Amino acid sequence: MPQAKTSRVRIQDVAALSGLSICTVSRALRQLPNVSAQAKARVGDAVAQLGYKASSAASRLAGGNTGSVAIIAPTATAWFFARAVEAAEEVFADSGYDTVLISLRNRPSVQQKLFGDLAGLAQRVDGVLLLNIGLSEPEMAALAGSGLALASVGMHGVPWDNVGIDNAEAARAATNHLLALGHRDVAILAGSETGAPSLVTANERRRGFEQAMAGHGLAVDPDLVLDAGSSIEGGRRAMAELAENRKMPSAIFAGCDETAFGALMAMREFGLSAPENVSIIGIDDHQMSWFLGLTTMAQPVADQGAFAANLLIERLHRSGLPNPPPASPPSNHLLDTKLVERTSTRRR
Amino acid sequence: MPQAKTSRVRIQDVAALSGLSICTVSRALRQLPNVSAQAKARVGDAVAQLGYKASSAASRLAGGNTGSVAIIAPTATAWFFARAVEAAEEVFADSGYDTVLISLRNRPSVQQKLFGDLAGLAQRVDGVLLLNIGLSEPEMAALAGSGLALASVGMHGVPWDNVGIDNAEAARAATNHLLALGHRDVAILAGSETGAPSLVTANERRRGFEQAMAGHGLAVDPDLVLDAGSSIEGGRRAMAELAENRKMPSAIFAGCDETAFGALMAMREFGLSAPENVSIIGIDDHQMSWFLGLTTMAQPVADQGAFAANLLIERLHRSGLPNPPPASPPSNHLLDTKLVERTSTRRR
DNA sequence: AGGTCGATTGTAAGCGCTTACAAATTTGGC
DNA sequence: GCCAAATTTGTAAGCGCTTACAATCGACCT
Repeated sequence: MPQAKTSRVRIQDVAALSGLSICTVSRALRQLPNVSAQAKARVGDAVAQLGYKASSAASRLAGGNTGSVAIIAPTATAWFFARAVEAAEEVFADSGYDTVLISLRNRPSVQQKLFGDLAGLAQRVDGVLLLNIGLSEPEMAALAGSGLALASVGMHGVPWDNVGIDNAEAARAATNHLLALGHRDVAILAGSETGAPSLVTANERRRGFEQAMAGHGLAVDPDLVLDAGSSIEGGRRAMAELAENRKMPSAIFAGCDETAFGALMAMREFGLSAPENVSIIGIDDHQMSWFLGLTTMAQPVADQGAFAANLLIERLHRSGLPNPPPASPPSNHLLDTKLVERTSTRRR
Repeated sequence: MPQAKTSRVRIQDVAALSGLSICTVSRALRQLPNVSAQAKARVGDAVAQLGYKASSAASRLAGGNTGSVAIIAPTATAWFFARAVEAAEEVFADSGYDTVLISLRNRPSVQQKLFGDLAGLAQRVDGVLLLNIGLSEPEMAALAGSGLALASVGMHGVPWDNVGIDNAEAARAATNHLLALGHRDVAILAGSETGAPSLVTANERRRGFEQAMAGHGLAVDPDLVLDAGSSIEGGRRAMAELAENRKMPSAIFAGCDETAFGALMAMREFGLSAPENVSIIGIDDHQMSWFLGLTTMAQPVADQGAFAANLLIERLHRSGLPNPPPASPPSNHLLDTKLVERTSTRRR
C-alpha cells in the first residue's frame, strides 16, 4: 500500500532510495532514451515502494506536460455528447490524464471567450478533444497553431485527427430503407446548414437523402423538406407544419432520433401514429429509441468518443518525445452505421 | 486586446509596468490585505494592459490554488448527472475554475482507485463536488481529512455542504396523488438500499411511500413491492414480474422516471397501457417524461448542481484567505419538488 | 524632536520538476 | 591495449509563483 499522508514523496526521495540522481530518475520516469535497463528497474522499484507520483504542477511548470486534456462540447446534456464524453473520459483516465470538461452551452459568447484565450487553455492542458464544434476559419487556424494536441469527433476538413460517421451514407441508407418499403412521398425533417466550415453534418445528411431519392428516379417535393434543427422541439414543430399547412407524406426521414421523437409527439397530437399513418426513421439509435420503437440508423457514439480519445493520446505520446518525429498527417476515420429496424417503419 | 503569442506575460512584467515588486503584485492579485488602494489600482491597470493571467501550475506549485475543481459522478451519461454536471460546470467556469470530470462509471474499482490516492487528487484540484456518491465510512473520513473543499448533491449525513431534495416528502406527495385519485392497490417499483451510509435516496423514497399509505390507513401489500433499481431495464423487469407472477395494482409509484419508462415499456408488451389499465407516477421529470405523458414529481436538477457548485466556490474562497476563519458547519439544503400532472395518472 | 507601532512594500528562498551541459563510464576500432 | 566516439549519469539553473521575514514609511505619542 502506498503511504499517503506524511508530506509528499518527491522525486528526490526516489533518487535517494534508488541511489541515482534526480535527473536520471526523471528521465527513467518519462521513458526517455539513454537510461540503462538497470537504472530503469531501480527507479521502478523505488517508485513502487514509495508510491511516488510526480506533481503535475511542478512538472508542468518545468516545461513538461500538464497531465490533463480538455473535452470541448457544444453542451454536456445532450444524449450524444454525454455518451461521447464519458467514453473519452474513460480512455483519458486509463491513460492517466485528467479530463477537463468545457461545455460551450450552445452559446457563441462562451466559445468566443474560450478562443480568445487559447494560450491560457494551452497552459492548462496538453490536448483538446473537440466534439462537433462549429469552427470559423480563424478559430481553426488558432487551434492548429496553439501547440495543443488535437482530435475531434464529427468534424470535417480539419487539420487534425477526426472520427465520425459517413453522414451522407447513413442518410442514404435510411432513405433507401423507406424507399425499399415502397414509400415514394418521403419527407425530410433535418437540420440546416450551420455555416461553420468544420461542421456540415446536417448538410451531408440532406445530401444523402437527395442522392437516395435521385437514385430511385424520384424528385424531392419542396413541400416535404422541412428544417427541424436537431432537437425534439424542432421535430415537433416541423411535423405540425407538415400536418397543418403542407401535406402528409407516406414516410419521414428524420435527421436524428430526437427530431423523430418530436415528430412522433406531434403526430399523437394530430391523432396520427407511426407506422399506421406514416413510417418514420431517424439516425442515432438514441437510448429511448428502442423504447419508442423507432427504426433508425444506429451510430456508435461511445466508440467515436473512445476512438478519438485514443488518437489524441497517441499524438500526446508522440509529441512528448524529445525529438518529436515529423507529425503524421491528420487522419479521418469513418465508423459504420447500421440499420436498426423497429416498429416505426412498415411496407407501404 | 490582450496580446497572446510572444512567450508568456509573467507576474514580473506586471510588477515592472506597475512599478511595484512582484510580491506586492501577487498580493494585490489575490485580494490579500495590506495593499494600498493605489497599489491595487496600478496592478489592475497593468494586468489589463498586459492581459496577464497567472500560471496555474506555478501558482499551485508555490502553494497557491490549482484553479480547478473536480466533479465526481457515478456516471456521466445518465440524464440526472449530465444535467447536474453541466449546471455545475457553468458555475465553475464563471468563477474562473476549470472543471475536471471524474466518472466512476458505476464501477467500484474505479472508486477504490480514486480514493486510494486522494492525496494525488488533492494535488490537482482545490475542491470536489460529489454527485450522489455512495461512500463508505473510511472514504468519507478520508475525504473530510483531505484538505479539499467539499460539497455534494443528493447525499446524506455528510460532514460538508449538501444539496438535495426531500426524498421522503417527494415520495409521499407522489403516493398521495395516486391515493387522492382513488387508487388503493398501489405498487411501488423502487430501488433498494445500497448500504453506503451517504446514499439513502432509494430508502427514503420507500419510506415516504409507506408513510403515505399509512396516512390513509392502507396496508402495503408485499406482493406489490418490487425492487426495480433506478434503471429503465429494472423498471421493465419489475413490471413484467408484476404482470406475470403477481397481481395488477390499480396504480404504480415508480422510484424514478426511468423506472417508470421501463414499466411503461413492459406494459405495452403485455397489452396494457397507462392510464387505461394502471396509473403510474414517477419522480424526476426526465426530459422524455412530458413526451410520454408521465405524471411525476419534478425535481430541479440543474438547480441542485448549480447550488452545490456555488456552495463549493464559497468554501473555496473562504479557505483561500490567509487566516481561514473558523469553518462554518456543513449545511444541508433541500430544494422543492413539484407535482407535474400529465396523462399517465387518472381517477380510478 | 526622538521613538514606536502599524501599515505597506521589498528581498530572497523555495515549491518539485525538467533540461541544457558537463562529467563519468563504456564501447569499439586498429 | 590506447584513444575517440557513444552511452549513461550528474550538476545546476531555472519554470512563475507564494511567502516568511526584513525593510520602509508615516503617523502618533510623549
